[in-house]
Amino acid sequence: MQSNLSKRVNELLVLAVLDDEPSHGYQIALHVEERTGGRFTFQHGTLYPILHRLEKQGRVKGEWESGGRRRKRYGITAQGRASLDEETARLRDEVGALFALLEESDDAAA
Amino acid sequence: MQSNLSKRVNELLVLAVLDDEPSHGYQIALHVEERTGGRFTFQHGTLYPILHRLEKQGRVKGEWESGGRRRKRYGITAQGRASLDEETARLRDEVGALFALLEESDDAAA
DNA sequence: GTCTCTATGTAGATGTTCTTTATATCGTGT
DNA sequence: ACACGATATAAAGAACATCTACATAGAGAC
Repeated sequence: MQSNLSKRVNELLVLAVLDDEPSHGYQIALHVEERTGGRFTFQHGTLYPILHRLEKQGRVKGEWESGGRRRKRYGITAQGRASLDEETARLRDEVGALFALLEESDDAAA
Repeated sequence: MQSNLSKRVNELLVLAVLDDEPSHGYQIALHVEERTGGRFTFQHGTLYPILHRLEKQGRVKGEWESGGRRRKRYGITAQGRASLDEETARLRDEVGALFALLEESDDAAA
């Protein structure tokens, strides 16, 4: 396959949560798990590299909070929001094509 | 994320094509590309290892054709068909949860 | 004969995720 | 004061899958 579906989905999950409200990395993982009923989860060793990657690409922006606990609050950028919409539409299109094939002449599926 | 979405999708694509009709590896790649409008493709260096993996798991069965060109015809097994149904249902469930999150308060998407 | 298409297979490079380890703060219980 | 669990981030190493490239070879066209 042309490229990593998992990677794209992971990035979309992060962007979608941040589109709803700015959060810390740790919170993002909790939100994703809660809102998908545990179907999608992030190991912290997976999440932080994704955040760093997205930040390098300008799709999210992180700022260290002053005082207290050492933590970084991430927010989505205009560019990130545009890529979220675009990539969501692209994924919807691909998923449609995928299930069209999977469900072709298929009446036994649950 | 718990596991490799791309891997699961790739396996489902192969199984779905073979569920429709037994085919050679080369044909599988062509079928997937045609039926998904080019949205999903297989490099042959990707496809053959997948077929070998599925065969080792008993989800497909390959047989060398006698005479002429050296090629192997793969067919789906009963076990493969069961896993196709099961995994398709699981994926449908996950995709539903994913888009529920992605489309939450989203009216700008295409 | 040579070229292209069909057809399969393997090895190495690349990239991503997962696991583990390290660091550090905060709140709570004792 | 101290231990402990939850919060919070990060980097290093292992594991795994895909992609690229190489290797091989028959069939049909020219």
